[in-house]
Amino acid sequence: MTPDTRLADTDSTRNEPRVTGRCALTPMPASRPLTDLLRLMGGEPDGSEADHAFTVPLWQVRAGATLLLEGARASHVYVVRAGTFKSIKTAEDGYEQVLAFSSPGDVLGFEALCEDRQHTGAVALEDSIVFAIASRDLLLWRRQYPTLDHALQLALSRRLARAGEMTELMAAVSSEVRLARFIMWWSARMEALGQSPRRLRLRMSRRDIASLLGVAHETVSRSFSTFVECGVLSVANREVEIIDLERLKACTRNTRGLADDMPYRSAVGGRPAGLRQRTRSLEAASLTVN
Amino acid sequence: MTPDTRLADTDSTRNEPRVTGRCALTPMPASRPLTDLLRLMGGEPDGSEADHAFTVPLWQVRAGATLLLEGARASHVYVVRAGTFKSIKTAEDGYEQVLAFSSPGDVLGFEALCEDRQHTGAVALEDSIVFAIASRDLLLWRRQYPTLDHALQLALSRRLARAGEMTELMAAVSSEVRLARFIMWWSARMEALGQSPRRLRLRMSRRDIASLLGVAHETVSRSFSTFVECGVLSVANREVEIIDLERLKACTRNTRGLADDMPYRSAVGGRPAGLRQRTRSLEAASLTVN
DNA sequence: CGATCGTTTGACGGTGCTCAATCACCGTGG
DNA sequence: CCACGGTGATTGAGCACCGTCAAACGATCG
Repeated sequence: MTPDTRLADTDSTRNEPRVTGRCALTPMPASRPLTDLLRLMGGEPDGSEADHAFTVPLWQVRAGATLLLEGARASHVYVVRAGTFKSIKTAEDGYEQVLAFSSPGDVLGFEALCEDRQHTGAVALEDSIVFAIASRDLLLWRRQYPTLDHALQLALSRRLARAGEMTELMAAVSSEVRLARFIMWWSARMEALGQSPRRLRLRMSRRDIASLLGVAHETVSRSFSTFVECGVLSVANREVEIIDLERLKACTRNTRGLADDMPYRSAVGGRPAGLRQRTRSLEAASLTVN
Repeated sequence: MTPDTRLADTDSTRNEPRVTGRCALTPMPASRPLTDLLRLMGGEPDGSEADHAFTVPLWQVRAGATLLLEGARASHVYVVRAGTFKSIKTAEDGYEQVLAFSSPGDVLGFEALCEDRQHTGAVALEDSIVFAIASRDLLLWRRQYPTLDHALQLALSRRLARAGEMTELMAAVSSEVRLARFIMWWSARMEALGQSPRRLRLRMSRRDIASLLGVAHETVSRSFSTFVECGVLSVANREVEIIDLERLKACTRNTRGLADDMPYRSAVGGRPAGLRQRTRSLEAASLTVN
């Protein structure tokens, strides 16, 4: 989907829903009180009267639609209310690099403020809903509603922390470790949203995951298979279930392919995470079984 | 310097408990008017009287000293005034993962606000100076000095944009491409600071670069050597000069195996990049020359 | 001047990228 | 209902990039 996302032609579409590429629908069906937005962002309700009276517009974004168009002006800042997005950057040769995935509570479009240009795009991976805040209103609203200001500060802080996590994800050298970290990362995020941390429903394609992790998509597929064979994961298309959390966690820790079996001696903390085995040995085990 | 920051690195050193912040010196010699801070962050001076009267404390951080200690409370938010920092995250096994490098104008410590815990550390790579803003004063100051508020919004927006650039850096599959992108990234940053974009003085070790890029430090060294042999770079320890900017840029574009073309003599203008060629084109070229 | 750390280079083996083929799953239209 | 592309996911084979181990060399500092 959305193989169309081409570089924008500098159009600075106003409030109107922009029709980028295919089915880019971004109408605005309704609004919700500020309180809802605050709760979504993790801010305390505060119960201020104004927060109930003031409403923020909602936009609906269909699966595959472009919320942030690369090259466009920074017209709005969004907060995801429901759904999932991928942030992308399209190279000159058309290659679409995935930079991040966003879930409810995440802020989108804020990085465009500094130069009034969307240097990264955002595409909905499923039907989604976002709060829309016009950039030119942002400073004013923040000043007028301290609760919003505080919530936004928190959200941005979280976003920066997440960026660090992304870097950590990609820093692993072994592709299996990268995937393991990604699964754990997504699991933690789902749990934070009140969903099951063990039964995951991946919203993105293998190719998107591969792009984010900086590996070939075939490798992602192979790594999934390896985890399945080892009894760590159960995978059915985009439905993933974590079977052996400890082993998955252990795999996460390996920074590079190594970090071998160290439990034998001088293990630092207490219990060395059960039967620790190196990434390779996992695969090796499954192979030597025959 | 920085003998304290032990790199577990390749060996599975069952490290000793990290001795973070040994010579962590952070005295506070002086203060500077808010105007200075605003200018540093890219905000417009505005010329407000209050901005001149109000002063922000400065801290000095010696090379190798820890500004942000992992696990500590979020006591302050800092803005780099001079010097360079690396942001790190130490794994349980002691491996020190580099997450980012920071230069003057960058905000440090903001990501700790969301949970009142420094999940990432920061170490000075050279003698540095930072503005220090107590976390508990942040909201108040922002409200009291709108220019600061706006400048901070800009700075955070920039920081998020930079995070995306980091991800882009690491997403390349070829280690040479990663290094090329890193050089270009650092060059752009130096230029933004008013320094030469061609003659670079790297503040960090090969190990730190390798950690950030997710490759072995030997590979970084080898890639540097390759670039030197190809006449793209001139390297003397940590002094790097960009000799052939176009070739370096061309190398930067290669996302993964696909899409690139940089015959070392073919015209270099913005090309439609239709030809595809292997990632190793550069090295291959240099090798087949003989 | 010696110790320590950072950097470089070599050799070797393995992981993962590339190129393909196959299968599963759709929505479409015959 | 089934044939028909189209997309995504999986798996295989081959090879070369790069991680690992090792050993010099160079730089810095006490």
